[in-house]
Amino acid sequence: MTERAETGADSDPSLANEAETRRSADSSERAYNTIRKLLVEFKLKPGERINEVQLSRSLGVSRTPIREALNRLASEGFVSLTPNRGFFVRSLSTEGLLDLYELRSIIECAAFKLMCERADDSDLDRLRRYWEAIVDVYRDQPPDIILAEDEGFHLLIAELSGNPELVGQLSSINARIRFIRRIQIEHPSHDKAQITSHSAIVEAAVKRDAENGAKLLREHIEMTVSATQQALKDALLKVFAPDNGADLKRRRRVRDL
Amino acid sequence: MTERAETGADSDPSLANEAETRRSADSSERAYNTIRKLLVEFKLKPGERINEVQLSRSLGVSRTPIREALNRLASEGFVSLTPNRGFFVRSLSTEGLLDLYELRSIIECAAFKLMCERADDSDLDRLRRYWEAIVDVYRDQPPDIILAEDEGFHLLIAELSGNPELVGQLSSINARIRFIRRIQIEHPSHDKAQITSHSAIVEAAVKRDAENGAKLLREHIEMTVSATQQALKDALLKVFAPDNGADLKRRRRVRDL
DNA sequence: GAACGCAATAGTGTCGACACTTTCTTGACG
DNA sequence: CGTCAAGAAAGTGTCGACACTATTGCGTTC
Repeated sequence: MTERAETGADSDPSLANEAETRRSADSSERAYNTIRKLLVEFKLKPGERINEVQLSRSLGVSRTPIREALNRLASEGFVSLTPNRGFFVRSLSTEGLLDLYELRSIIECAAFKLMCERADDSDLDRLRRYWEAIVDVYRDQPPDIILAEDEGFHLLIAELSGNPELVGQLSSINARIRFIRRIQIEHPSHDKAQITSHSAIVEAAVKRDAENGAKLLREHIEMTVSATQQALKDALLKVFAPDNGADLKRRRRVRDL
Repeated sequence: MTERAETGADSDPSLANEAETRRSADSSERAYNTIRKLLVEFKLKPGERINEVQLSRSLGVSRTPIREALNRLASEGFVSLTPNRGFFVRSLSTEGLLDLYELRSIIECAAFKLMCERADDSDLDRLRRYWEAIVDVYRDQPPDIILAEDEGFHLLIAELSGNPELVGQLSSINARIRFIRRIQIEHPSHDKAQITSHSAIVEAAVKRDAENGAKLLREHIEMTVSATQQALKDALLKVFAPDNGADLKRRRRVRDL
């Protein structure tokens, strides 16, 4: 979990994270970003074993920063580590996905309620303005932008809860489901329901209607889950299809997704 | 976040964590446990800069496993990393403590509700039996045992929610506030209110009274916060007292706690 | 032809070394 | 007497190498 001193080069939507910790754009940090990108974009496939030497070669750095990055990613749940066998891309099962979304729902609803209690009017107005500033062009943006703006909206609610731990948790969750959300946004099933949801949530916020707002949020999140599940299936098919009948090992990996 | 292949040697209460990831008792893992222990026991003082070379010497390993451990601890919020300056013990302010307890309350209440919905009767009975098995001797145990049993109780609720993410989150939170809780347990203000709380929570659980149980939990957690704050102040005083007037640097550190 | 074991290979875990950055010390200067 | 600067010391970030473990491939035996 790290705030990035943006390099400008790789432009996936940044996320404000775990306050005090800062890193510069050194090898370790670059490795972290690059590997996470590979994971998010399915370049490293779920269940796959990660070869440190290979990675270090392709990134042009030694194994040390690679391992540091992988350790961080392990702490954040992207990969898992088996002693003497190495790091593996963690396969996010449909079940695991539901668990993550459930957690997200819990955090966000709580954040919303706290925001209603604690935020002053100018804060709530900030939320309203944030949304109004992007709502008009929201649908026409490229996926990455939509995603960043959507995450920004939800993160702002977390910030206005006044509890930085909630922001950190939500950031971490966002990072882990980002690749799924990205897929979902590009999927035909993605429609503008999200937009009306957000508008309703903002409305509840300015009225400080905690209960209703939390309910809307919960529904908003639950709504995306089923759509996302379908999108996920399609995406996995797409990822594993090209070299499908090739070997049995790969087949086996598909199964445990 | 890691499940430990218990070495038996250092016996602080283990915590079941982030499922898939496993580590053996290699240097890196030992370093992680040892350093976390140092942090938890205030041997490494808040705000202090961590000297990797010194640590590596005292643990008898090279800096590599030390750095891996510190990176993990950074992801978990124990320490922070400033580029080219190193790792620092993260100072847990009173405010930060409240935030963490608030998060814990959110997670636990949600877990309780989910447990009421999803757990079958034998699960709930397991919770009841867990508590009944320890309630009689609860108060007479040494602090570490009390702490472990208490964490176990709350973790079991999280497990019975059926969402492993909640277990992971709670484990992580527990780890971060453990040293505080330990202090609180040893503090004179610690009384048996906890025991009656737990009993009432179990009662609500077997009745599947989600609302009431969540309320009890919330109160249970809030109750400990104020007591803990006092205990924290005393502890910090104790920690920084010995070499208090020594230099100004250290004084400055006390201030930002 | 299949199962087993052994050798060869690939890969992780840890180490010591070195380059570069930050911090401390010392001494000159105003 | 305090301020600043240059050099020395300490410390981090990264590297390549090596030891040890897991995996793969091959040959042997039944």
